[in-house]
Amino acid sequence: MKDIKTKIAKKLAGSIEQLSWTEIMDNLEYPPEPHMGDLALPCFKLSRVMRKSPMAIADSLVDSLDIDVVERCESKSGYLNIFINREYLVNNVLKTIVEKKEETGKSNEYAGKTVCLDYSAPNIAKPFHIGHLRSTVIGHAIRRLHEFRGYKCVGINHLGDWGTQFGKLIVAYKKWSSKKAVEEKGTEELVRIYVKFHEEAEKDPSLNDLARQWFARLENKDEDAMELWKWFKKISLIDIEKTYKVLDITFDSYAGESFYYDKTQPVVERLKERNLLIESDGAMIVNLEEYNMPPCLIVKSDGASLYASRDIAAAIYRKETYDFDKCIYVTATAQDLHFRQWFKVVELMGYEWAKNLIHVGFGMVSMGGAKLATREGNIVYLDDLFSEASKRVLDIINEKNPDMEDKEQKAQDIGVGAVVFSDLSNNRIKDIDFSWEEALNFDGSTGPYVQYTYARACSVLRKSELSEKDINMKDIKPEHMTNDDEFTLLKTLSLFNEKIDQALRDLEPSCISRYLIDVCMDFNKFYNAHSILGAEDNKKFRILLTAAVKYVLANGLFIIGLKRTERV
RNA sequence: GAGCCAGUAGCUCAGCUGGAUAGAGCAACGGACUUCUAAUCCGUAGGUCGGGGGUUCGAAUCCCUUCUGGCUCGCCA
Repeated sequence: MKDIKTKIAKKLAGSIEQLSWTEIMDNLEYPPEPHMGDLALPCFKLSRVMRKSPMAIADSLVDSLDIDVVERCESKSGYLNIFINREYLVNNVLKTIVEKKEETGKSNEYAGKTVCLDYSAPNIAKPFHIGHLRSTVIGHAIRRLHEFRGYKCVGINHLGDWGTQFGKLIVAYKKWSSKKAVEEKGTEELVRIYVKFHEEAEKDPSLNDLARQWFARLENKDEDAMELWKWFKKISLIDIEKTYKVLDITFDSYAGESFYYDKTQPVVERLKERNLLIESDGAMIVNLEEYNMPPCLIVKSDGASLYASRDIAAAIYRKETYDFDKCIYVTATAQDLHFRQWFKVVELMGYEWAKNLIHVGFGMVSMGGAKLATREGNIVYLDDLFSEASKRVLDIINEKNPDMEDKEQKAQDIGVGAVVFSDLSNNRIKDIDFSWEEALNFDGSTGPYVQYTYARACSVLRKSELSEKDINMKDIKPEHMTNDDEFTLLKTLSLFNEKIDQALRDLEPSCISRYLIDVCMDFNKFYNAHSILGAEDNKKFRILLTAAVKYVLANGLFIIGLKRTERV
């Protein structure tokens, strides 16, 4: 639809001297009702500059669009309503999708640009829970969106692999665990002894001192401590990788907190050089009063680095290593102030690229109105959620299609898809109150609905004796589009590129999720009302239309990280 | 106390760079499987867009104010 808008805007610019074609393009909108046309130009704003009534302007423009993309125009109470030429839609939109196939929706607009994306960042030695899922799937979808516009993407998993918890873990391991137990049970055993440590420390606070000592040894690169830390990390990563495999998510770098904790000295030096660092209660801070923010803490009173200084060090490292054009951080909105603070500090340090640091926030996940908290047991582990969802899907498969091949894998693809989709279907800023009932609902606007529709389209194409490859576009005639269901579907398909642009502009994956629902609704309506393989004169057209649906859904599913289910 | 974010149908939400009669899904009710996958489709019902002002030809959308909820505010990340 983008090129259609462009053509219309350029043509209209010839009749409207006061506005450039891009301004006209921005004013073009989609009318609420089909009888109002396919595109519309409201003429109210023009009224002032042209010193004519909106009605008169619309009237005067009615005959100006004598171009191939436009069928006809109507002037209706101040709007210029434009009806798209259906022949053009068939010969261009349909043709483009069918020809681009797997490339549908992709462009090289930003080829040569690099974006770093910091997302997921789980804590080592702790299991993934539903609160960690959002950063992971939102970040991944935003990465795909950039890839679809030609960006080189660097996915960075800033692991939480450093901190006093490792001192605790070492103490706990030495007291209550064994090499054998950890190797056999993995993260589960690490969690068990970590929880036990907290229980015991309640009774015996000296355990905390011991833990601090061990962490200090770790920071001093003590051999024993380092070896255990590396081992815990390795064990833990094995489980984390399993989750990423299920989600089909990969990273280009796992450089996390442990990588940066001792790289903050140059940051401190540079801040000192610029006289930005002041001492306050023994700590070193950057005053941000001038920018209406509380001070940013750079060095603790004991001389250790902090979150902010490590983030700054990491940003500088990434700029030097990847020379990014943008660096995106996907974390909860609760960290908003923190990011605004250290982005400002980077700017004050004189790095002009500070303006390319972007925080993408998302709402928090709660359950039953309460925060997720391991200690209170108010927690849902991702593994449990995935396996429960997969089990429910398997029940449905056994009921409807018991002979399906490879049904455990399919059930997992769809169960996990349901969870991921529901996380991506609302605007990311919204808080989520998790409920099992909602997460395991497979009706309506859900992942399974999209995957089912995709499988349905694939199934039709599979059963057709005419392959889409055997159909020549020259055999497709505009009169083959015989009803509004086909027309509406084709118009919706034509919006894919605009939706990707919009999702990328707003860094908002839900834009794609909702669009996929639109495509599915239009296709299912069409499918239910008209026979595709049983069609007479326009069978070829309907097969190509179905193929186009398949390509758009396939790439849409890919962007939001759902498996493409050819059969369900 | 200050700052940021949110408030739209019973529930979950879309629409927010101002545009035509505010849209979906879930739940409820009534229909459609001898027919390409009924995890689908069609229909019915459901609204003082938190309240109040203002700007405008036009406000769910922008501004002010107020209420409610969430998050954040120096040595966690």
